[in-house]
Amino acid sequence: MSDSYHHGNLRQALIDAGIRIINESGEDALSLRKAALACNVSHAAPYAHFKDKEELIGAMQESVTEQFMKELEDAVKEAPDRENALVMMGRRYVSFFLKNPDYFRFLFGNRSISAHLMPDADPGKDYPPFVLLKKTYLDYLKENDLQKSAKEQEIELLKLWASAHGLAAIACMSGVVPSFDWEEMLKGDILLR
Amino acid sequence: MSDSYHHGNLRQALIDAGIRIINESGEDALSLRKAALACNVSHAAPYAHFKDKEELIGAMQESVTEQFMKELEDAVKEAPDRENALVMMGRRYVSFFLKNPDYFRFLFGNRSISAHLMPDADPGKDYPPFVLLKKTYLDYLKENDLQKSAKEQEIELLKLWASAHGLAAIACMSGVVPSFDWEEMLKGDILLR
DNA sequence: GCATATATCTTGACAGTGTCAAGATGATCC
DNA sequence: GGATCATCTTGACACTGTCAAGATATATGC
Repeated sequence: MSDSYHHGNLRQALIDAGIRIINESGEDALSLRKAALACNVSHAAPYAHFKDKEELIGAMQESVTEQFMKELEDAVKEAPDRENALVMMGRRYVSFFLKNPDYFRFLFGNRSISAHLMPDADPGKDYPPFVLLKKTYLDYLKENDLQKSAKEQEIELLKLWASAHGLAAIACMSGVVPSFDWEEMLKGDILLR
Repeated sequence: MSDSYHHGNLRQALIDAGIRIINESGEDALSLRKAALACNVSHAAPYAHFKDKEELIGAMQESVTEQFMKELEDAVKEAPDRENALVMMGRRYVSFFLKNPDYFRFLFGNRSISAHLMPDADPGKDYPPFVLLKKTYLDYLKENDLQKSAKEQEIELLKLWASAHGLAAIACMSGVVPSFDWEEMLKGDILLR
């Protein structure tokens, strides 16, 4: 039923509308009421699906993160070996946010991300992109018969992650982007020490 | 005149009040009206000094950035040579935001920062911390008689900056902080490749 | 010293926001 | 077919950023 009393899949529609609003008018323009209006639904309808504005934002972040994860998984799949996989993951990490600069602030400029998606005390709830990086890194060690202490592994993982994340941050947040050929730079040795 | 009609230095008082609010209750709790109330002034008084809420936030960011810069300058001063200066700058970069996690999101999670403080097309208006990093790096090259092409320099600078910024981001935004001894880690070789 | 101009602050209003309570509507299950 | 429950609407509230009009203090010119 397209215009019946019940919407059918309002929850997902609100998530999609919210993401569309952010892409079109930036995050400041996002409001529950506008998202509801975009779904042809009254201003309080979202409260049947989200207890909070923050909870909607959290769901939107999960959706964008899934998109992000697909790119990283593609990078791993396309790589001939695990060492190349690590480099290509870094490139995709940066280029994904280069293609969608608004997503960077949306994912990492909000408080709610830490509760939902960032590494936590609970290891089962780790940030998915980091879990994939860790798995790929461990495969890389195995593939090349490299022995590292737990501490060394921890440090190298952090370095990989931090360099990709830091570059993405600089690329997205600074005005340096236009005067800078990031794509070419990513082909060089800027990633992976 | 302490409680006369005119405040005396409302502009600075609003900046200080705003920063205090962020430290005590987070950025979401910041509003022009609360900042005005904290200064014993009516809700529209700020408009005599800032055209916008964004303009107040910009001024607050400048103030916090000055604080940040002092730490980086101290790191450079205390270092015995320029190579150590680079390492210590990185450590201070991370530990400053580790001490004030709310500042990280406030400085880099907002749109306005790019207009005011981030590297720009105009080279004279570069982000002050990056200018200091660049100067220290060039001094380091000179001190050690190292010749690098402009492109190599650009890449190495970006790597230095990105690793420090990325680590700070991870430290501030993830729940990993409590289970992680950042201070000890920063003493290791995690910075400077 | 005084009138005028200017900067600063107050009051009052407006639309937009997140959120809640009460009730209407439709689907589901026995 | 009637009761239960999830979903949606309507109406209200306090809070927000912002503007216009007016009040007040300071500065300026004579």
